[in-house]
Amino acid sequence: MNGKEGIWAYTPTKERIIKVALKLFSRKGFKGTTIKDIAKEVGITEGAIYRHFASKEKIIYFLITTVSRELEELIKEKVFIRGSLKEQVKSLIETLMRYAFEKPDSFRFLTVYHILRENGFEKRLPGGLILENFKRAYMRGELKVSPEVALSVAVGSVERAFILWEMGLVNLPEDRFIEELQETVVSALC
Amino acid sequence: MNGKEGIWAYTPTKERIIKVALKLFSRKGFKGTTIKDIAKEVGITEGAIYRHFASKEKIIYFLITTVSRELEELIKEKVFIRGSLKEQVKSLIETLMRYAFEKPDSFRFLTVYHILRENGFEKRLPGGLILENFKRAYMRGELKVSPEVALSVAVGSVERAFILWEMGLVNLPEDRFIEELQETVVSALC
Amino acid sequence: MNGKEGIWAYTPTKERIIKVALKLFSRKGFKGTTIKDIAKEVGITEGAIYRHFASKEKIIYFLITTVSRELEELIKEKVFIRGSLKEQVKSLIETLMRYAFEKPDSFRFLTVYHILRENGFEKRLPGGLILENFKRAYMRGELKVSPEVALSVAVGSVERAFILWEMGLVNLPEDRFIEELQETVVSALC
Amino acid sequence: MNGKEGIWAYTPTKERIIKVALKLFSRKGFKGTTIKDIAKEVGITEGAIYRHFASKEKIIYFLITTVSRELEELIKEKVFIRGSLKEQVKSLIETLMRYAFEKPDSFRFLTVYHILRENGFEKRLPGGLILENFKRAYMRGELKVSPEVALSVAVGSVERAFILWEMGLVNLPEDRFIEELQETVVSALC
DNA sequence: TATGAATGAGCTTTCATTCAT
DNA sequence: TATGAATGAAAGCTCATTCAT
Repeated sequence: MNGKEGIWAYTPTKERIIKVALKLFSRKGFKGTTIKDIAKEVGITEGAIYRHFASKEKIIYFLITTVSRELEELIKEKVFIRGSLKEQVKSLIETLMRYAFEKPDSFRFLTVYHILRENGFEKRLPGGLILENFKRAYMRGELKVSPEVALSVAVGSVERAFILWEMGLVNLPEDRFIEELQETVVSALC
Repeated sequence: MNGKEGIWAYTPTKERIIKVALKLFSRKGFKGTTIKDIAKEVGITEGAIYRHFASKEKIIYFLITTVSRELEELIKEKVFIRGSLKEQVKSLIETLMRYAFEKPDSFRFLTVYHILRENGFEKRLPGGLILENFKRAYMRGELKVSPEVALSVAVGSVERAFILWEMGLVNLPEDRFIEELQETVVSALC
Repeated sequence: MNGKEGIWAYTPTKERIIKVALKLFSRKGFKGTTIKDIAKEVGITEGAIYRHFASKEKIIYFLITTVSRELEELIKEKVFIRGSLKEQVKSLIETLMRYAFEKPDSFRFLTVYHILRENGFEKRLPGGLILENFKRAYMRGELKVSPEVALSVAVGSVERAFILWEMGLVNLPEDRFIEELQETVVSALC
Repeated sequence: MNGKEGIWAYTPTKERIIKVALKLFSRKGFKGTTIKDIAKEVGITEGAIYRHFASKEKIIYFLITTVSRELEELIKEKVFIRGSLKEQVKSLIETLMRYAFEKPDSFRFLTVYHILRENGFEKRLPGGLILENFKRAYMRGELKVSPEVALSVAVGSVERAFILWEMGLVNLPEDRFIEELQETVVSALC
């Protein structure tokens, strides 16, 4: 084994570029982040970036693909596996919130959909998957509201909650914040 | 009097610049929009922009101030005037949604908080006002959940709802969509 | 009249860019000439170039089109109008040589077909026209040799003659050089 | 002895670099060809090139020296050895044309004098040798035209003939094309 | 008010070259 | 000999801004 397998086969430098780009793109946007910014924070020169990515666009494409897939897998694995809708919604809120707290750059990157919009990736957000699931639950009569409203409430609440948290406007402990959000959304949808 | 006083003393051209800038900034971001883009869509040359605004930054400052104040006034006028929390929340959802449908560029501009963040305006979003109101309701025992969660659910849901709508993913008529969202959020918070 | 008509409607600056680009491209090639080189010799900054041409490629496209058309027109007007093949060949040599001496940058630009080749314009050289003419003369039995050989001798001789001249290797007066070349080529082909 | 002596001591890899460089330089020019282009076509990495040549310039210097010497030797050996001018000219055309067909990259490289000019090698073309020879023939009264015109016709015709051939514009068989060119040039000069 | 040419700084990208392995 | 990551300078191009008209 040489430490290079599958999608994780990039070198430490490439990995660092990815992490820094994720952070900067999610905070300053695609146009607002320069290759120089990334290079400086990675500790290499601008030219060196191009040994790992053919263009700035390729970096964001890679990030969009990788990060949205990561969250999708997480949702499939943790949320859709549950039996009742109630448990699914509870798990969805928890999964999204935990993801946001653990990987704030990734979550912010996906949330700040402006970045994605700039690059024509709107529909790749995991939103599509969740919407489909809500539609099925709606057919089965388990969902109190229409799928579109359910998605808006479930996902929108988490997104705003994370922004408030990042702004330092939340006076509750992390776990309590998540719990309350879970209960609130569950009570609204199920 | 010639119809031009104070800050509202802009000429039709200035007005057109503002409208176009709002549209473009809200869609392509601050850095993603060039003075040339704006000038072209307004139908003037780049230099002419500078007859009306001293710099690109001044344009976005003007927009942030104007648009956020407009929504604030609307909320004060339509929402905070209501008696019960239930009616306030119902009115908040309706007001935000109607605003979003009537002035999508303005709403998108405020929502895509990335743009604001780029320009250090995070805290000027009307969120602050609503949060204060929720805090008071919480003190009075009218709010079932903590103010932070309430704000997240109320505002986040509307933001996501608008995005879904813009993406063409909503299969309900406008009024029905708003009504359902109202009921859902009210049932969750009050 | 405002000094702007037809294809010559470019500003003095644009005209200067064209002249300088022609000179530099013909001497140092397309890749060997930088926008900075051109800008410096024109006496403006690099950015200013782009107000007149959208890209470096657009400059060479313009030159290829303009210069090759110019020579084509000249040939149509001075050469093809003649009656006998003998007179046509005499006129061809004279026209090409005079053009080369009067507009060395243009002639060199067309001759150094490497530049054209780099840009996929091989077939736009006036060679095509002349070849067609030789083919018709060959059919009529006026041409002693095959059209391909005739073209090679006629055009190739002039091209080489010009290079020798530019290298300072020719010890004849201009007119005598042209005359001798005329006689030689005519005697070979007719 | 190991088969590696003097300037010819290059390994197979070095030989491949030379061949590829000759091909690419002759087609895309010196500036238009990158070390990466060469490396890729040779099948090695960019760094490896520098094991064989100290710089990009050294490669083209080597090529100019080697290729022009090769053609010079050929001309000395095949052309100047002949008795009469007529036979010399016939042989010159044949030698150049055969060389062009057998080693098109080499001939194109020498012909596209633009490349040489970029590198200050103008006068090293075998043209000098041939011109000297024509001058002597002129003194002896064997040459009908001045040496400069003779060189222009003899060499220019071959150069143009090769270009036409490469463009696929020649409808004669190779041998017939050469023969006709020989006869035409001989009849013009002798 | 408006134009449009120009500036100058900064951007993305390229590329010859170096160097540790 | 060869690799491949990295450098650093320079390339083409963009863009906010200025200014003469």
